[in-house]
Amino acid sequence: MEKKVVSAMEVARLANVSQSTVSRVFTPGASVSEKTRQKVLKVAEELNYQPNALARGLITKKTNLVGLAMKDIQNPFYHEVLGIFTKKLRAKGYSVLFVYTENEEIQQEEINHFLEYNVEAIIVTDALLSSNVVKKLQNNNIPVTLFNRYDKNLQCHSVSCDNISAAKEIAAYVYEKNYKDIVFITGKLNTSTSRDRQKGFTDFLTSKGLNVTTLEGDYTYDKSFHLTKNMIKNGHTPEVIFGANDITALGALDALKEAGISVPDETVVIGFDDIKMSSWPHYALSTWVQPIEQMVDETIHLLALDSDSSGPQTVKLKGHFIHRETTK
Amino acid sequence: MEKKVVSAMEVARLANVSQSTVSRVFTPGASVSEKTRQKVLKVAEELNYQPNALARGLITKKTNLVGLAMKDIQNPFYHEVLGIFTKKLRAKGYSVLFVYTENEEIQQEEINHFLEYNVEAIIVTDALLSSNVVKKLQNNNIPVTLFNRYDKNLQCHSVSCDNISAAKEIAAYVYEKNYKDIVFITGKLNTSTSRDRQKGFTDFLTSKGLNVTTLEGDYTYDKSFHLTKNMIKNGHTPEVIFGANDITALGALDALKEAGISVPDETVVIGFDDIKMSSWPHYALSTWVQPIEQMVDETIHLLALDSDSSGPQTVKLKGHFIHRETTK
DNA sequence: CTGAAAGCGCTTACAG
DNA sequence: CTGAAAGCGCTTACAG
Repeated sequence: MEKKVVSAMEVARLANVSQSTVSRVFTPGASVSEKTRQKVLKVAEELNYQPNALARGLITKKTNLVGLAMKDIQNPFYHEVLGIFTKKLRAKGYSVLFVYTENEEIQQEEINHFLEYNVEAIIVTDALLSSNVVKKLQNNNIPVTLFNRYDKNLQCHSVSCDNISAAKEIAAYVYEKNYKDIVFITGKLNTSTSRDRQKGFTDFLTSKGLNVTTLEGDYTYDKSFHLTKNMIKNGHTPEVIFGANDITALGALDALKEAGISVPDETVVIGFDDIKMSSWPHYALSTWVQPIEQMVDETIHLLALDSDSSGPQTVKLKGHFIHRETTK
Repeated sequence: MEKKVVSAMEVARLANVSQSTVSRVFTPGASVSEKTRQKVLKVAEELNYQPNALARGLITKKTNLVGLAMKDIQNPFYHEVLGIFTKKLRAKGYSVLFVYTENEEIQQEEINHFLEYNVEAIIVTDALLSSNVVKKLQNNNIPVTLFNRYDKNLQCHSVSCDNISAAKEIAAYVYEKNYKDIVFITGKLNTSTSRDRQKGFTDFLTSKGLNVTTLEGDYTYDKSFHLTKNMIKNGHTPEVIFGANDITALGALDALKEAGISVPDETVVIGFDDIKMSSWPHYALSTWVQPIEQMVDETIHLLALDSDSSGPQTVKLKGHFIHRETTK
């Protein structure tokens, strides 16, 4: 059983036109008479003809392929992101070449597939990139956008929530409510998201003369759960726990509940992301809503814009606080 | 800024060999003297040369591309599946072209991208395929595997857990514990997974003279939550709730807890999938563990085997019951 | 072991 | 509006 792929040549033969004409019918904007077009389309339909994207990409240098690399398969936030990206990219005629990495830093060899297929752009949502890799991509003139993080040392675009000001706004709420015993649970320390949320939150509160106890988490539920459990066992039940992301806040929330502490009466809990689960009745987590759709739009926009090569751009979007049942 | 892609020709020039030789160096198994190989590799390295997968695919008809189509972005189970697939496929030299669909049934146009890029195989994890689409794929000789579902009317491979026997085993446990008031919450009715789990569970229990109350869910947390909540409100608190998947069971579990019903003392809750969240301390859900890794391995195996075209195969794997804290 | 040449399935000037 | 021809970057018989 050979793979029988119909080529434009065969369509041309049956439609009594040249192969060039068939090609034109499938090239938006090319000039073909309506009559010819219909004739070709009819034959193509019968033969189930489909232009070969590889051949097309080879000659046009436009592959309509975008590489998407993602790390944290655990955090539901990124699944939503993936879904939205593929949907919106497809709407623009792009297909996504997906890479999932377990490494903290995306490796050269993982990016190689992207290069081999001449992807037109690369989106990195949750992993780190070494500057070597970025440099290589730049040599190949492939625009890279970091999604939901940034790295000053890297020459690439970046789209994220304005984590500092968001965290400040959350801090302002905490301050206004007159809470004194405040805990922040970090995410992975090497992520800009965790650092910025910590900074925005702590700086504001410190400037008001308040002290923030920081616990080092790692963006997992388990870590946060145990951190909180231990804290309570050691006799410390804070008035506020702000988690660097929702998963973190959820871990804290469950630890609190397990210890019989009433939320939000004794302790208020706040997250960041607004993943689907946070709106589940059991959790009803108050959190910062990241404007995912907008972030995705911006990313795609940036990637297309690259032609005017105005240098790496950093876009920060706002989002908003949503109060559910873990705050008052 | 032009995209400067180094071609084998340039490498050949600098290495003083023919372009064919450069090609051979990058073709596993081709005969090149070690000396030549080194020389070429050195130049290639300097120039950052990378064979163009499009050109290669065009001529060899081997694209090393696999299409993966997925629907339910909500169920964490499929994210794990996605992660494992990309990892294992990559290990075999394949890249994955990802499509996320919101349609109940995958549409022709969504599959078209797969065809245009000549993917070597297609994996469908959570969506339906019309027989038209499958037929078209068969015409193009592209093997399709349904992951975690099957469809008798479709001529394609399928890999899933043996849902019937798994559900039977769960039923046997329920029977053995002497529970009488038993509820099953379905998933989407048009999925084989939900139907089979229902069948295995109900048939066994019925054969023992027991009655199973069936509630129609849709594989979402919300639906299951409200279904359970209403049931309780209407005065019915069963001894057992078996959800067609974990998300379903989790929704029921939270509704139970919210109503102050003690789990597992008053009601036992069982799920199916063993998603990460089910092991979270708050839930500690007893559930059926799907052997994901094995299922993925089988799928990849099937896809490669297709050459011997022994017709569509249906593989069913076992998995096992894990008792956590929602059963006794 | 190596090179010259044909060809994969397209697009796109170039003529007409 | 349409066709003949060149060429994208590879692989692979075919000779030597």
